[in-house]
Amino acid sequence: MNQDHKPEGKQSFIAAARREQIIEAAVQTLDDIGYVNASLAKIAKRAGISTALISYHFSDKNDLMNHLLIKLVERSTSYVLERVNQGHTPEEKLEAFIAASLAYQVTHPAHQTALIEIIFNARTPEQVPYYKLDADEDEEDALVSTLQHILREGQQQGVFGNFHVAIMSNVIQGAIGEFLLNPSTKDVDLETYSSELISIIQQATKKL
Amino acid sequence: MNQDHKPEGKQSFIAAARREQIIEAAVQTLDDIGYVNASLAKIAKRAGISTALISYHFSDKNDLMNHLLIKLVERSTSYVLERVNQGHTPEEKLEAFIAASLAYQVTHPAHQTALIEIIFNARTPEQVPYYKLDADEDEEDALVSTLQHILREGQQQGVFGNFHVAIMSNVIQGAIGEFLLNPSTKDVDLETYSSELISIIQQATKKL
DNA sequence: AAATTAATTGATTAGTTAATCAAAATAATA
DNA sequence: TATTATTTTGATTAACTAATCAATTAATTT
Repeated sequence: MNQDHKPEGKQSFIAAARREQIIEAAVQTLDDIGYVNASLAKIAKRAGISTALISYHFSDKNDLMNHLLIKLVERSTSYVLERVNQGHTPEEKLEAFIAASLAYQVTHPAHQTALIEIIFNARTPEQVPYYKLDADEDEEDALVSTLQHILREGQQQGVFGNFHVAIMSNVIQGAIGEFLLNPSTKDVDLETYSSELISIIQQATKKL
Repeated sequence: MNQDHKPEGKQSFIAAARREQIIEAAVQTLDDIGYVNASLAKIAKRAGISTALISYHFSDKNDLMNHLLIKLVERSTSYVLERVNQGHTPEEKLEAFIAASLAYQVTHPAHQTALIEIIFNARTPEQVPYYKLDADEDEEDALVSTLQHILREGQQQGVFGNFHVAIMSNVIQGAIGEFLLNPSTKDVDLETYSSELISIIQQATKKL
């Protein structure tokens, strides 16, 4: 899996900046024309550099997309976790999780689109699409495990009911993900969606 | 939008069969290697015909994908609606909707994968991705409107609470969609997921 | 059976793709 | 400054891409 032939540890300042620039251009290109049309030539043109320079800094297109994916996941994860950590009770944390996840989507639409484009298009060398990929044991999704931890904590403290944690987690994540995807809520603004979704989840998680 | 240069009304038996065969080969190809790699040549090879024959029966690749998409949506829709219509009360219909939607995914994984591949890859001539596309007023999603109708009916009969219908609909659809996508529930079997999700949604929709 | 229409193919086209490489430019180091 | 290492480019390559078209085969109609 991790066979980068460009060691990142001791990369020069200029190389780091260039890589950053290429990644940023790739994000914009993905948001603009989608993964299918996002060729190295298009990305290079947007960055104002030659295509060969991308090949110099990234081993191949997949390598570029992987770095891009990691960066985007890191950003949204830290955004959400920062806000979750402000809460003290499971209820507060759960509310913060939902509100922050939705807010990030609205404030960073290009990132979110680029993320979707990669997840639903990129494939491993063995042709397994990313969206079918299990999170590896070691590098599992921080957001998922955080959410599940909140839910379990609430159950142990007796404030949440006796639901199936992984499935409740899916319900919450699904509802968050559907916000920008499902057109049936495209005329519902963020504040309404956020507060109504929180109400629904509060009732669903409540101990009877 | 609807400018097919191959009128479907009076197509011969042989043409209909060939089109059907091409669509089926396309479904398998999408499931197998994904939209990005699913060239006309690959689809033709799987069908055992020449690429030119695809062009003869479909105006272009997009036309093929659109027919494919329509067929897949029709199948899953009729599968779910048949089972929903067995129910008499809003509670029964809602339960049937969830159970049938999940069951279809499990019994028709290749169709579901092909559907995902198209929705997240195909684009209109104006480069708008399908997943960002609003359902047209006339041809809106039958499943979405059915689900919302069930929810509204339950509210009017006083068996459901006072939630936001469009958002509750999103919650339900999101949880259904996450089932095959989210790896955190990959070791939860259909029966468990189905019954647990139904429990969660029953509590969420319940009138307090 | 002859004539006409429909279906199918193989070859070809013009365009794009990711990736490579020698050469040139720039920066860092001695 | 001279030398060496890094960064960047332009040109090139071989593999694919969707789509077209004249020629061929198969089916249908007269």
